[in-house]
Amino acid sequence: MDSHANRRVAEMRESLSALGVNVTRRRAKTLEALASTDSHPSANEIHAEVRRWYPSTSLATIYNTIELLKETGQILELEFSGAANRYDGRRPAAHPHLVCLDCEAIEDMDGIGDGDPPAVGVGTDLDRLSRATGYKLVSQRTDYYGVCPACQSAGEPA
Amino acid sequence: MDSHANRRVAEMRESLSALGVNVTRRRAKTLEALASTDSHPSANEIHAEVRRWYPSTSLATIYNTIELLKETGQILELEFSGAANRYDGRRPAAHPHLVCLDCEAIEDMDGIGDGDPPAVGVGTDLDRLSRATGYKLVSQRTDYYGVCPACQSAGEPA
DNA sequence: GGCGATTTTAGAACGGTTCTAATTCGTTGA
DNA sequence: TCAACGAATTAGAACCGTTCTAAAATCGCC
Repeated sequence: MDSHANRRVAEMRESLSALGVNVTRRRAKTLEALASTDSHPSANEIHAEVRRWYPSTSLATIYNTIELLKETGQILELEFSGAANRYDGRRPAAHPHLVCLDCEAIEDMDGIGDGDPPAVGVGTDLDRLSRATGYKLVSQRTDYYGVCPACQSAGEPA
Repeated sequence: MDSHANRRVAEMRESLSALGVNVTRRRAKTLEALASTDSHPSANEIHAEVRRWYPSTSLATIYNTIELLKETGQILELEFSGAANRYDGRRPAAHPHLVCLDCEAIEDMDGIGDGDPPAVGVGTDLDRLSRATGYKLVSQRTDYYGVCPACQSAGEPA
């Protein structure tokens, strides 16, 4: 685990404790799985990872922990209707994502594109837009859909 | 139907014909239902509307027509995992939406907020970001989540 | 009107998520 | 060490929106 992952695990642990729940071993592994990858895993993928250590772990436990993390704003959930939801535990604040329509890879897009494209998620932006729209805005989502470089290469004629 | 709705129905009709499929009466009613509301209806809501005219219409027919419209880029689909997908047939190009977390209302956000917030969807932006990211980007999504003015009033203490 | 192709229907199947009831685990205090 | 209580976990059922399937109805064309 890199240092950012360690920091995130600590933050998530604290937030769970603040909720008054125990950070059990399964939950701890779930936090680690979330903090130590940039792949934006699905609940199933997290489940598979936690099972490597605690093979009897059920999928319900993963969803349970995810729910607790959502309550404390410690995880970002990217919803899809035709495919499993994906989770970002490394950067819980809203930020733009690149989604590959072929292989379903998801990566962070921040920083790319000279800062001009929507990089919202900062409180002040939501505040300003809340005033402008009359909504009490609490979160935001920006995705870009396309074909990732790897799939473009793979799709080329031989 | 306002004039924009009429124009959209004509455009959708043409795109279906270009696909080589027939614009049956059920399909025509589906297009009308999509073109004549800003409420971003779900498949179920469109189904209910079409049923007012053709009561035997099945939900599969609605999904079938939606699929055809998606193929031609004549409809915008907003995916949700915990709730039904919502559709925008009036403005098929990507544009930001406001989503009420209480009543699930969805409205267009364009124009609000002095043009600064992400109002992508224009080809050139996707082109520029494609170059910057290496992805071949084809579409985009921006949502803002919060509580709409009506729900804020309803939620206030009496 | 009849014929082949397209569309539609009803309901089953599917997949991800949530729920439920029973079991296990952890902690605390005798 | 053990009993007892609450919290966490499990396995599987339930749920719900969407997709699929096979049969029936409809459409356009001659």
